Amino acid sequence: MRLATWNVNSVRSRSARIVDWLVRESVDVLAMQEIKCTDAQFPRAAFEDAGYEVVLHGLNQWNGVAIASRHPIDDVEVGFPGMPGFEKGVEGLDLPQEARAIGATTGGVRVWSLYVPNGRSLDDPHYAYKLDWLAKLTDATRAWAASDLPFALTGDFNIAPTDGDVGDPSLIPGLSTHISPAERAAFEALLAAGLTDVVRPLVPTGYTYWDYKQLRFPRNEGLRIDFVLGSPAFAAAVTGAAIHRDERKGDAPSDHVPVVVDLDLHPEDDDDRPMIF
DNA sequence: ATGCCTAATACGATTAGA
Repeated sequence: MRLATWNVNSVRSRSARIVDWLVRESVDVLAMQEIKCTDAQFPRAAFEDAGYEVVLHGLNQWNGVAIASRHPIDDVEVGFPGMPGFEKGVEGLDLPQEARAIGATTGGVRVWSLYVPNGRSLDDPHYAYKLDWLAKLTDATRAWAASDLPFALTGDFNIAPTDGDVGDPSLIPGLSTHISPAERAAFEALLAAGLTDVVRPLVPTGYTYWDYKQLRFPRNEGLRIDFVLGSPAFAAAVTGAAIHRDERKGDAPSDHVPVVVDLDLHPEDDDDRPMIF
């Protein structure tokens, strides 16, 4: 089973590129972020014609998350319990939730497609929202950890957890989001809820995002901010991982590239195969 | 070329991105 996450930065502007990649790479399950469209606007036919079922949550031109799968999709959940909302210029509780989280069960795993708030700047209300969103996600993850079904939080976490994940010189320590101690602590707290980054051990270096501006990709000045965080059962099934850097090349790429994980969810079946000598 | 930013919307200037 091959699972991937990809911030596609508008599914409508590059649906052909996404579906071509899915088919070429034999991806079973793709979690997408920043689809930037509503359900009615989603290019469903392009995915279905290639054999993928799609579930999504998109409210408007901002954010939006989806899961496409070659396997049946069940138990779809929009938003996680306790997920905070946000409205620019408005403070208080019970603000409208944004389209940043969708969970589903497919292909033998429980997968979440997450688009963590950007934060904008350290003194912006969006930054406090980001930290609160991550804290509530951590609370929800602790509750999910009791489940036997392998599960993974995948997506654009908008945090570069280590200095080695930062190649973009425009990010200044002490002044920039994505690298602040509070964001990194929030990411570590999420892992401490019972998850591990299943890609990093197999792909120790490399970025998943390069800004469109200022030749960031040709200069390889990127960020590693897209992750697959797996439960113990999920992590135990991982047999391979890759960051598809080449998807940043060519015509009209997303500014993020896919992060891919290969899983063997039923290793005991291997013992049942006829032995041929 | 991996090349100096891109996408959606109120179709032009604004908002957002990280």
